[in-house]
Amino acid sequence: MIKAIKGTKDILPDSIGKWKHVENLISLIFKNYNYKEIRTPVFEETSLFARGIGEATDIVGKEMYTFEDRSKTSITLKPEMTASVVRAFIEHSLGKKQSLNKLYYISPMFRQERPQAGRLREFHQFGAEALGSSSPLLDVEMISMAYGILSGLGLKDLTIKINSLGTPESRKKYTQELRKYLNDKEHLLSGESKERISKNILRIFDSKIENDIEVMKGAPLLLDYLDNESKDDFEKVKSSLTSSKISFEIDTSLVRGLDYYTKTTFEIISGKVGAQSALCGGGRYDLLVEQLGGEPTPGTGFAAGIERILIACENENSFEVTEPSINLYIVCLEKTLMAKTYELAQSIRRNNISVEMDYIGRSIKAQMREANKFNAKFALFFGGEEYQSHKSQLKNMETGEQEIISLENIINKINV
RNA sequence: GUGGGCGUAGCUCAGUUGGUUAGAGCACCAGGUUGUGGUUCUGGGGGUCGUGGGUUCGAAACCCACCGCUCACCCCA
Repeated sequence: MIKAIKGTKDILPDSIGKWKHVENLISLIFKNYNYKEIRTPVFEETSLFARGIGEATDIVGKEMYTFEDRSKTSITLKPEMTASVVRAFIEHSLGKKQSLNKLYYISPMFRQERPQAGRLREFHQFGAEALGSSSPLLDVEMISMAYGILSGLGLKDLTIKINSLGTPESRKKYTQELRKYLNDKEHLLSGESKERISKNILRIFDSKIENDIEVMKGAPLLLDYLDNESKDDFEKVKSSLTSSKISFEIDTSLVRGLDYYTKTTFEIISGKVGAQSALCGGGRYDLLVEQLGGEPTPGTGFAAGIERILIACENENSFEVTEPSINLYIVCLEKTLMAKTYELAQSIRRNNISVEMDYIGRSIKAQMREANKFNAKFALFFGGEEYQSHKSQLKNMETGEQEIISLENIINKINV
C-alpha cells in the first residue's frame, strides 16, 4: 500500500470544518487590520533561503527539502515564508507602489525533521509581514493580530514572550561581553553549549541543561547592551502592549533561530501542545530586504503553525464546529426511476439548494438513514406515482411533519 | 542524527502462564411484512494478528532482523 510520505498528513473531510473555521478567522482578523493576501510559489531557488534565513541556521543547515530539477537548478520547498515574501516584494517593486505594504498568507511549508507532536514535514502556517516602516507600533500590531486569532479560537493557556535583539552593532558588542563572561566558565558548560560559543552564542540561553542554566544566570543580558533606539522601541512596544491590555513576559533568553531578526522578537506559547509549544513566532527584520538585494526597507512579521494551533484547540476544547447539513434528500422509491430522480435533484440544485439522493440503489430505509446522517432538513419521496402526478410527500426531518406538495412548489417550501 | 514506546477488522481496543474455526464496541450493509430516519432489536460482510526468519508437537503471544507509526532530544510553527 502506498502511504503518505513520513511527516505529511491528509486532511480528511471530518476535520475540514475546523480548518475552515481557523482560516475564516485568520482572514477576518487580517482584513480588520487591512492586510492583503499574498501567495508565492511552493518552491524557490535554494539560494534565496540560504541568504535570507542564514547559512548557519538549523533550517538551512539540515532541514530544507532541496533537490535539483531537470535543468540542474537547485530548488527548495519553502521552509518559511518571509524570504519568499521579501523576494516578491523586491521583484515586483512593491515598495515603490506603496510606502507601507501589509501582507498576509496562509500556506504549506516544508522542513525535513523527525516528526513528533506538533511537528510535521509538511505543515501550514499563516502569518503577516509589514514592509516599509520601522515603527514599533507594527511590532505590536503583529502581536495583537496573532493573539487576536489565537484567543478568537478560544485558546486560554497562552503566554506571550517578548525580547529585543537590538541592532547588529549592539548585538556584536553584547556577544563580546558574553564571550568574556564565559571565558573562565567554559568548562562548566555542556558539550553542546560549548560548541555554541563559537557557532551561535546567544542560543546558549535556550539550553535546558541545569548546569548551563545555572551558569547563564549570572551572564550579562542583551537588554542592558541595547543601543538607544532599540531600547526606546522596546519600551514603546511594552507600553503599547500594556495599553492594549495584552499581558506579556519579557524573556531575555528568547532567541529566534533565524538570522534575520533585529530589535523586537516575540513568541506565543501554549501549554497544551506538548514539547513543541510555540504556536507563533516573529519579530522585526530591518536589514533583510537590503540583504536580499532590495532598497533598504524595514520590516516586521510573524508566522504561526496551524497544526499546533489545532492541537491546542483540541486539547482545550476551545471551539466546536456545527455539522454541515443539506437542504433536501430525495428518496427514490423505485430503482428504475433513479435517472428521473437525478433530473429532479438537478433542477432543484440550480436554485442553490443542496440536494442529495441515492446513487447505489439502497432500500428506502437505508435512504432515510442517509438523509438523517447528512442532517437533511427535508426528505422528498419520489416514485412513479409522484412522477406522473407531479405531487410528492415532503417531510420535515426535524418535526416529522409531512405534507403533499406539487413538485413545482418544492423550492418555495424548502426556502421557508 | 540520537533515544524510549507501540504495531490484532475501516476506527478504538480485548485476547488470561504459548493450546482448537481470533473477539467486542463503534462504523458499514441487510432486515423487523403492504413505499418513511433519528432510539431500539435481529442478522451479515470484513483480519496471511506490520513483514521475514527462528524456538516449539503447537506462536497473535517467546527470540532476532527489517519496515512503519508515535513520543522525546536537537531545533522550530
